[in-house]
Amino acid sequence: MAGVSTPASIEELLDRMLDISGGLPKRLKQCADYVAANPDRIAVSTVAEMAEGAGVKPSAFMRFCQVLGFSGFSQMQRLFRETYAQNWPDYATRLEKLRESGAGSPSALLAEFIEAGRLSLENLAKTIDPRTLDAAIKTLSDAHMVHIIGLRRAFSVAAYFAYAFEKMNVPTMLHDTVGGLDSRHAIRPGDAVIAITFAPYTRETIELAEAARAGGAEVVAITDAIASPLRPITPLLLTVSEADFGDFRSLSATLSLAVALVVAVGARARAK
Amino acid sequence: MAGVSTPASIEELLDRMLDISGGLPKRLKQCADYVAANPDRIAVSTVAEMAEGAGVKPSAFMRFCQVLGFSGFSQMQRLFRETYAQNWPDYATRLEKLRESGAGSPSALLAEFIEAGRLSLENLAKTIDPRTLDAAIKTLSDAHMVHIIGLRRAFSVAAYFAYAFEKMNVPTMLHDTVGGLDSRHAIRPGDAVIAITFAPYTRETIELAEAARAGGAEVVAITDAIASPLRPITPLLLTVSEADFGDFRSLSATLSLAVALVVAVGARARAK
DNA sequence: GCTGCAATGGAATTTTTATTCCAATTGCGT
DNA sequence: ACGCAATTGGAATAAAAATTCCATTGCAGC
Repeated sequence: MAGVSTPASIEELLDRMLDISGGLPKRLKQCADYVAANPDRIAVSTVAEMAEGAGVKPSAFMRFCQVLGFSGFSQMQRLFRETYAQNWPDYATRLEKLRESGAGSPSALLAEFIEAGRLSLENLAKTIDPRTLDAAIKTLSDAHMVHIIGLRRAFSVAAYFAYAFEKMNVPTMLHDTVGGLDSRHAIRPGDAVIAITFAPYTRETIELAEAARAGGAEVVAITDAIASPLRPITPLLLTVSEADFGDFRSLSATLSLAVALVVAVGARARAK
Repeated sequence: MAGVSTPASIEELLDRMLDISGGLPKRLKQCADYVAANPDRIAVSTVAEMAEGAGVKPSAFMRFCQVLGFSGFSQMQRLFRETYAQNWPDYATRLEKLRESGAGSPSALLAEFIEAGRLSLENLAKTIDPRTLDAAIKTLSDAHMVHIIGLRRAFSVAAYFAYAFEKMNVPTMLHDTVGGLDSRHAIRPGDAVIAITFAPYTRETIELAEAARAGGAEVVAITDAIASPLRPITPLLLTVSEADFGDFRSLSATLSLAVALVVAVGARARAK
């Protein structure tokens, strides 16, 4: 039987489909067309569902998978599921290994962090919701002033926001804890707040966001998990999941999001 | 049993998770955390896989689904399969889609910055000189104290250094210009300075680096061009060229370099 | 119009996966 | 330390899904 090798990637699979789709019997052609049109369904459907979608019987769809070089539907589905699920490497394990091998060379370490950044960026592209992004930008550019709060790890993101907004002439205030001063009363109705925090969430950031909301200001949240404590506070929730490496998290995706926000807001504000 | 209604959307589900996650037994809490961190996996995994990911037995995960208001795992999975069906082509396709959403639209802008970040990371991997990196790490981990100076755009990198070194218990001082105070006399022989600046170079950063060098401290420079004004000051020159989009430059590569430096220095310092 | 071969549909079978149930264990209040 | 209730792990059961097999259908060449 399997004179043909099983495709190792979705691209390979599509190539093979193109190759053979000319000389395919009617039902199998239907399968090919349906798969080509709805590749995203494969990962989450059963053979029965795929077959029905293609207008054929399950056994026909089954044969189609085999013609493609798979042992059956399950094997083909596995390929799609693996591609679909973000495959973060298991960094806990990797870091462990790196430590074992004599702390590893710094270049190897750097390579890992570069990889982590790359994955985070890819993931951002896949998960960002354009509508929320649009809404956040509208809110920020309509605000009289943009307040920024982000502490600890998120402080560097907050600092970048402050720098970049400043450069785009958007009125901005960076909230920090220098001198133990409480600056939350500077937030007024009609203003907007960008609150940035990642697990373990910083209490001060959340409190400031809550206070701002209560005082009639809009809040745009940048956070990591869907279960972030900022979620109850605002619908404008931009989630960025960064690959972390041990205790250290990449900030690549977060900063890319930041700069995109700033430029979009700056452009809109200027147009008015 | 089902005193609670079954969630009709992922938002509803997450709300409920938030509600109850406080008073949840250990294993069910593990499930909640795992689901919150990898919501995308649910659609394409079996209970057994999810349970393993959460570090619990399948029956525990099962109970978790029921606590959430579902009849079982299958019903919960159906919710995720339906809503995630539209998302998720691969990275390249997705990025293309974001770009197509109209030149100047926020999504398109974000796509450009993501791409810029990726290019920067790739470039960093190719151009970094392992020997300079090694030498920089050695210098920093031998220092009594690490001073950090970076202003304007580089300030967010400096802030990140300060945060991360602090977390690794490396004695650190972040130099800023708050209050117009001059803190350069805090730098003593045997200390090291990380100076970060990009074109157009910030005068204060360069002056501080010069002063430090004159006073007998080592300087590690993070900068963008070979012709950087920091070059005459120190041989420990880590150059990072970031891709830019418009006037805005990514910081992805610089931050990846920063975290790699910190972890390597932290590991070495601890080993002593 | 018959023959033989490829294609098809449907039913039977096997495998995988979800779900339930119960016994063992843990942790808590007394 | 004891008993009780809640929690947990594991095995048994039920359900669903994949896969195979075979009888039937359609179709090309003779």
